[in-house]
Amino acid sequence: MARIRDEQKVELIYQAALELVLKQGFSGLKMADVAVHAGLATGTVYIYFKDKETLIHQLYNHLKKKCVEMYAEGLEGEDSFRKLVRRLWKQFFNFCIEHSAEVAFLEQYHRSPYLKSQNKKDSNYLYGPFLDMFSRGLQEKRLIKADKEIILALLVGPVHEMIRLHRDGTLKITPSVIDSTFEHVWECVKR
Amino acid sequence: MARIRDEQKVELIYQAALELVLKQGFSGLKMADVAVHAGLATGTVYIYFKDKETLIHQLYNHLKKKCVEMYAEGLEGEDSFRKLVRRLWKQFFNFCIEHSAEVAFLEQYHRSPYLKSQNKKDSNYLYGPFLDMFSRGLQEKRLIKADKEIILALLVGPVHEMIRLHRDGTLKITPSVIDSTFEHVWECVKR
DNA sequence: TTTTTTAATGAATATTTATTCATTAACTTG
DNA sequence: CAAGTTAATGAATAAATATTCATTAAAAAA
Repeated sequence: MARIRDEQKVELIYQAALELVLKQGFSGLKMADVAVHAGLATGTVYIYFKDKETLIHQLYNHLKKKCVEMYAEGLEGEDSFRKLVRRLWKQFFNFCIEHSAEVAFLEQYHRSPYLKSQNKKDSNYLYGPFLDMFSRGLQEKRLIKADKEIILALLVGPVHEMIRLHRDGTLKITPSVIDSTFEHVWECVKR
Repeated sequence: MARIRDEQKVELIYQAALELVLKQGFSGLKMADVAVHAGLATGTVYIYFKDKETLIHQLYNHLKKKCVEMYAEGLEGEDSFRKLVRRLWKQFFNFCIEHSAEVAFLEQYHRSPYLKSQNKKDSNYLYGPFLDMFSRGLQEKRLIKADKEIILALLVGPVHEMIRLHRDGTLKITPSVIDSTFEHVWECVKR
């Protein structure tokens, strides 16, 4: 059988595991399934990952690195604070739609017992760019007087909820829906 | 060993399963654990439930019944539409805090492959009271012109996000936090 | 090309977990 | 209270899944 480069194989395994965790959850993840989905033999997975638990932890760290700031790029040119928020929020929304598998995995991981060893605060790493932005907004008095976490909830809570409705087929998300929703969320966090 | 009434035992099993599903997910739920947590022998669980899958489905149906409109009681006396929304929203918020286990279970179930057989739209049953209320609000032009689902997302999205932050220990939720947050979410859905 | 090294394979084994069922304990009835 | 009935028990068995490893195939070195 043709050899493939190692990093590629690790990537195949990650991809397979990601898909399967979404369908079945962590405990429902079967190593044999991962192998089949990745186009490999069962034993091969064990060449790249010590065991199932390690695979899950490494996949988490992999996705964490991959996702952080993936949505937070290209914000330099924005002048007005409102436009900056709008830009970041829309990029986050689109990121969540395009990478819903990754987002769902991270959410599951944070709720699962796998996290307990690591730092609980870890669960906010994804929102770093938002929190940084809020610091500026609060200083410049462009945002309501409230904890950063509340502002975060007001901005991203609706995004997650809409994505859930989207997944169910209850709500169709289009660029214009995204635009008009931003106006609404901005209304409640702006000063 | 002392006999207990059947409904009580079923309730014990539900309680145990609920706790365990939260910790480990559906596939991670072990029948032996359920039994121990419920203070019963393994075999006893099988007297009340055909198998693990049945237990999970029945627990879902049980919680669905239990939760629906649990938070939507005592709304009759409210005169103004704003106060009605405020009342329902606050009751929902408190419900989510007090019954976070149930809410989390329902969310997990909806995302899991267990749902697929049943109707997908099922996932909105919890929000029935909100959607009904929105019908009135839209008719009376007290709400922004938007799909009910978007209004729902703007109202309950932040609640779920805040509860997540609360669980992490990142945000402390007090009655006054709830009150002031309502003012913010109302700001973005009111007309 | 031949030899050596490295990686992949998947059937076999170990482990975990679901489920059953012969036995025992608790209730019920006469 | 004795006989009969129903429920509970948990060790034994079945089924599912993780993990290993002797074998084979591919790549690298000689």
